Amino acid sequence: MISKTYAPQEIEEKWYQYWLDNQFFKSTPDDREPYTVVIPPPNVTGVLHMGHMLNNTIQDVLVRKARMEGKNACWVPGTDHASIATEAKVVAMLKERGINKHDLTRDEFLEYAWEWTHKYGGIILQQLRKLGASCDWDRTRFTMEPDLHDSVIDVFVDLYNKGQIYRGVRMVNWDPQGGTAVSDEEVITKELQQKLVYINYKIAGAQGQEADYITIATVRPETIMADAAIAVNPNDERYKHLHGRKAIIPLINREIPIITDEYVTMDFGTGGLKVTPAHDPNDYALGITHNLPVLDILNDDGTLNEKAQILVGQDRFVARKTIIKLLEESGNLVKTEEYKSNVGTSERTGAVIEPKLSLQWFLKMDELSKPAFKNVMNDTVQLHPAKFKNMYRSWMENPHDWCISRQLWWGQRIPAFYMQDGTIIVAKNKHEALEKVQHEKLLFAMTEADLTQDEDVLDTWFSAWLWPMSVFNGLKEPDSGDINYYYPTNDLVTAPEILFFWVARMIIAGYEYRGEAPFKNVYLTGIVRDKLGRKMSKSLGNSPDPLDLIEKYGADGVRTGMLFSSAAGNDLMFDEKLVEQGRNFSNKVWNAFRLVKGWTVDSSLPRVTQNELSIGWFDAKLNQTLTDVEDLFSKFRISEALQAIYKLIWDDFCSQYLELIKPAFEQPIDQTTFEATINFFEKLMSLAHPFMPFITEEIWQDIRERESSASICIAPFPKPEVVDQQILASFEEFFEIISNVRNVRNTKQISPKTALPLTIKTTLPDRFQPFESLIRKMVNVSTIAYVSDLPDTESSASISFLIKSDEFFVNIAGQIDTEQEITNTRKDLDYNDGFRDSVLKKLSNEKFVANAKPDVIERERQKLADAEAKIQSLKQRLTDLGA
RNA sequence: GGGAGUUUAGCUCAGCUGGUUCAGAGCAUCUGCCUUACAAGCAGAGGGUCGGGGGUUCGAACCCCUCAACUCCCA
Repeated sequence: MISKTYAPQEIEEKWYQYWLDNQFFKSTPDDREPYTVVIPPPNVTGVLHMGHMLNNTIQDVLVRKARMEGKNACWVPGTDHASIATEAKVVAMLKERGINKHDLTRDEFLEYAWEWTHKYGGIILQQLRKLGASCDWDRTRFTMEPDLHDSVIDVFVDLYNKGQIYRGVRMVNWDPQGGTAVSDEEVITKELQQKLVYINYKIAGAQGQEADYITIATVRPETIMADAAIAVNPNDERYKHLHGRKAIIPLINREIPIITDEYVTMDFGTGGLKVTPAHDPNDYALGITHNLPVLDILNDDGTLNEKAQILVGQDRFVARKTIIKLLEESGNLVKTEEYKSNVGTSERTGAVIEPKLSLQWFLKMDELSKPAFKNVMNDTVQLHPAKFKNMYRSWMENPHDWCISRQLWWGQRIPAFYMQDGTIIVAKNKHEALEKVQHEKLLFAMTEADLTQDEDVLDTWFSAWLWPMSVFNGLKEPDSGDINYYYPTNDLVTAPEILFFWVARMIIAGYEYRGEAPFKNVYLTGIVRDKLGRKMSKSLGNSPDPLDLIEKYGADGVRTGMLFSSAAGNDLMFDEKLVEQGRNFSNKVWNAFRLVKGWTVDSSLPRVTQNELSIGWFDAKLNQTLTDVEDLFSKFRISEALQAIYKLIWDDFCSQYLELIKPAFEQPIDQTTFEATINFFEKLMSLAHPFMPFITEEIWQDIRERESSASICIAPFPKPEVVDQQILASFEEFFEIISNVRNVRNTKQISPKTALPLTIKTTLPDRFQPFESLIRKMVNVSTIAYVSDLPDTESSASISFLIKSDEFFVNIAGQIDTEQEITNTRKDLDYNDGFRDSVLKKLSNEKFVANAKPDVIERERQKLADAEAKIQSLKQRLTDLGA
């Protein structure tokens, strides 16, 4: 006995293990066409969230389809070492054990980091299996494993030797909590309520009558000790008398010049701007223009250093409060105002970003990025949806140099070695650095002990940008079989948020090292949000646990549910209702299977003509959908492809086809119909398999005898054949009859058990005769009669409906409300009159006839003819009803 | 301040180059059904002057202008 509802839990684990045991996901180069996808490596710190679910479901759909199409499908999984996030986790873990990071040596710390990685790093990949992901797990890579690590180092050395990497002072986004620089992309701007503080600076050497002070407004009073000047707009009348004078910083009494610059906004604050080059990017730029000194008063952890002279050791935010008090006491504080402004915070630690001057490593982007820019704009690499090309352009037209150093330990340590005099030697390792020194500088007395390696590691993206090459060892062995076979990969599925700092950079690296983009298509998914449109996040607690969802609704249900409403590039408003719909779909498929499975075949039964008609129709419908699905896939409209399949299975196959051919209760079915139905079912399962891998495998295995180690995973994906348009049109008309008769029954509240007589007024009874038994089966009619003219009495005892120019009468004698019928018919007539008139107006418009395409005009003529026939029938109907 | 995107049924979204039966789907709602595959279901129904205004066109949800609201990116 097959269960009445589909129970995914029992089935999913069994088939996933079966797939693994039979190595269906394993790929090695052969003479087939490759289809390659590299996973966007999730952070080792990550656990599966809804975004991963969506992203990986789409990848799996693409990969499974390609595999069924006979391509050598290879989906490479792996994880990313995520230096900042992981280091933060490890530091936290150490803290719990009572260990302070700074008490450890670098090597000791790294041991803990590896311990953490080995313990938690693989979790997310295990979770992907529950989703059904058909990755080649033997190829699992990690950005810190030796081969990938070495590739990163090699690339650094190579780019340095090519003159693309330099070391320079830059204003960077400093995360005082993480103790590292973060990229612009990792800074989240937040609007914060702040205090705008008005401070009086005494004018040096002020004479009797003139104002003794200049007032400036700032949100960062704690940085006044780092001021290098006060700037005013040269056109500002209020301050013209101060040009060339000097002001005195309160509390520390240091003199600074008053300078003029058009940059200063006259109507913001007081029009006076304190210039602090070390602690603000705009001020830094001003400082360069005006040749101002740079005075950095902050330590890396955000506390004030001795250069501040006062408040040394205090945290910047504590100092901000303290200094307001001090200024008040000294009489320099004018007032404070509430003020909202945007403040950058670190994506990883949440700390307020401190603009900071520091010595960092940079990669020049102008030359390197050119091919990547051009080849996206000319569609060599296609973005789906294409609207993201705009965003890509705005970023790539003027790329900033990439700050690639991070002040962390977890990651690839920068292979730069300093001699005692500060000379930089870049080499793969200390040994090679020493050789280089000895050979190039002829300093043969040098030893490794005389070289110190740079303390910093490389930005995680500096390893991620090599991912499509490094997973195939494409940088270490550029001529190996793997990289030559799999590269360039086909499709990349990722989020638009990382279009710039990952996707663009992979394309850059691809052109630099392989002369070719790393993929042909980039499918950009949306962000998964909750019902209220908020991004799902752990802190909000608004994200369901994907594994719970899988447990509750089945992996197939979750997969289809997520895809129902997720057009490419659009955010997905997640609602558990979607997943429920997916679960219901699984159940529908399951029950169709139960029905078919329950039939007994009687091979002695003759072929049934009416069934052959239905088979012909469904065959046409199937082929039409296959054509549509191919087209949708080619445009990466994955969600629409799923919807087309959903409708084909639910509406066309279950609601129509199965009802049409279903034998009466406990009656056997003939061989021909059974065979055709099993064939259809098999094709439908193959068609749905990329979306719902588990249930389709279960049914596919059971619907026919299978050889051991056969699988739907490697069964052929159905290909569209010629569509019989004629039969589709006839059935459309047939379904319209069915639906109209049912509607009559419904509106008149007539029991389905009451058989109703149907009369068809038509000049072509032949069109309907073949469908008679099908009509009877679908709507319980007692008789079907054809007339060329219907007696008034019978007409007035019937409800009628029109399909094209044929009129159908359902006799429900005794239950007819003549008045109501007349009102309805009049309404119908009025509408058709109006419709005819509008069509007539169009056709009598010379410009329309002259400009519109012939087929458009032909359609209008047809509409006119249909409307006129309808009007004729409706008028007759009114007469019959005695109106 | 600069740029981009969005605005279509109660909700979430389709609607690809302007032209089929006068705008589609799913969910939700309403009506009637436990009809022996499925109530996680079946059969039906209602619901939108396509954000507002203007324009181009024989014809606009779709093209142009303008206004508004929301979202995102950059400064």
